[in-house]
Amino acid sequence: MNENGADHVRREIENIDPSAVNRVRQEKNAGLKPLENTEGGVVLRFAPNPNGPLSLGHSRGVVINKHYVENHDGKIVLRFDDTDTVVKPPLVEAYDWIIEDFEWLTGSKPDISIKASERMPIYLKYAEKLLSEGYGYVCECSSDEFKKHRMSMVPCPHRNRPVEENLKLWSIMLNGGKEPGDAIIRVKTDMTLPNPALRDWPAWRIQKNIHPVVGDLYNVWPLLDFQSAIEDHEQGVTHIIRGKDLMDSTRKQILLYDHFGWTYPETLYWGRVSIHDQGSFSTSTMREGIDSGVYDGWDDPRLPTLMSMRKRGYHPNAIKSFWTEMGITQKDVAISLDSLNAVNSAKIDPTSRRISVIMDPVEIDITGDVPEKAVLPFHPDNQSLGNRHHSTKTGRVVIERVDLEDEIRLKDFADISNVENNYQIISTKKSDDRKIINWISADSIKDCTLVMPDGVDLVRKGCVVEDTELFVGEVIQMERNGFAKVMEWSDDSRVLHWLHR
RNA sequence: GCUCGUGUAGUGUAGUUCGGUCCAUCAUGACGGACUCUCGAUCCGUCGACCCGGGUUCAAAUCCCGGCACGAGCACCA
Repeated sequence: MNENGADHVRREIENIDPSAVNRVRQEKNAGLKPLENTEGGVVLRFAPNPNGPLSLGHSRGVVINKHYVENHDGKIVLRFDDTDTVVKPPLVEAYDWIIEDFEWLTGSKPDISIKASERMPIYLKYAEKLLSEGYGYVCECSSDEFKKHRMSMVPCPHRNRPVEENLKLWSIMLNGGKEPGDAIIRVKTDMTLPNPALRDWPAWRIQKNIHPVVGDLYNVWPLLDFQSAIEDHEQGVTHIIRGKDLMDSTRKQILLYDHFGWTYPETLYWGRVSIHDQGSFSTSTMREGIDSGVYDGWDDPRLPTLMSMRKRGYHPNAIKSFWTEMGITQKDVAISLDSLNAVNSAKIDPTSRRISVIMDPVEIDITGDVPEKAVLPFHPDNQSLGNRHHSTKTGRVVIERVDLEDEIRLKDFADISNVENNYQIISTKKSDDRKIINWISADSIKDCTLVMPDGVDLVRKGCVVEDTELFVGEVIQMERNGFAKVMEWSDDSRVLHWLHR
């Protein structure tokens, strides 16, 4: 019975259906898994804090949610979670920035766009409902005091206040009669729950800072778990896709939904993403760096904001396929920027014009039968991009100092050889397999600046470039050297920003 | 401490629900080659992985038990 185990079974199967044992090469399932439970329609949401523009990290949420909305004919809600005016105060300009970032990345505006701060009347209504139905209470413990209760599972002395007293204290809080830290609204769950994070979690706190959108209208503000839970219900959100650090948030919110008799949306999670060759930037650290002058602004090339990436020349579709290929696994991943850059290169290479840029120029004289002009294609595989025309009358060319060898080929122009300290033209046709280098006719060189990050610094390197009509905003490929974006292009100033190899 | 989650090639993934079609997919990377007037593009090839230990079974990446590693939550941040 045991002998020839798998082989035995294989033979048995072969007797029944010979084709069943043929090996079929496995294939990879392409694309994201479709959403489940979509019969009632699909409403998704992306909910950033408007304390700055969107970062590369945020873009995962935009891309994945938008992808599902398109595939399930659903709607996407852009919701500004701006209910904290103290720890992560909203930036008034960020609301528009985020909408622009969203539109740049997805090619369209969100179906619905709301600010939590403007929805306060709704949240307040539910806060009152929570209290009057006995599902919440005003807690006057300090956070340290409550922590002890949470850990020891012993209810705090405020837990059993009568509803009337809770409502009375609530109205005092609403009217500014209490100071931040004096009191908080908690959702009554169960102090003996095994997961400490879920025990009587906080829903509202007192904050009296001016809110950039609604001013000084409110003395109390809901916390994420409450505000988000209510708003998801109000918007009819069907699926939530969030980081797995918010798993306990889901569990807290389900407890609240149970109180109200609602059904919680389907929830999917993804793990953390860190970029290898890039430090971790939180929106608040970026903001500090900008305020203190370390960075030039939110679009500084050293910052991982979408603003910066757009400015540097990333194609939105590269970011899109990068995230959809990664999918929504719960694994924490550390990726290299090279992976993104590889996707971006593939997107931009077919349309990027080739331009010769020389960082460390050295001029050489060519003697012999030098043609009067040179014609080089802007793109080796895409003739529709046209040609570059340069005069070579003087017979002088500029090349990269490191390319200075006795036998070289000036790309698309001529083979030259050093004979007794004198470069002579051997042939205009490619005559052997000597090194091919990029060059510029001395008749048409222009000064140029290449801006690139170097560690934490941003350096401006002088260089020369061929005299060609480029337009600002175009991404070019510097021959043999990688991609760059044209930032300025006039007789006064020619500036390129380094993108990637 | 309590709770939750995750472990597949260098990196990122497919497959794990329902064990055999998996001597494990695809991309990127590295290496080699072809082609090309860029170190670009294109094409071909090679390399390389189921966290560990038991168990169940004819058969385990997949099921069970036990470890280990990493991450997260227990904020009056989101």
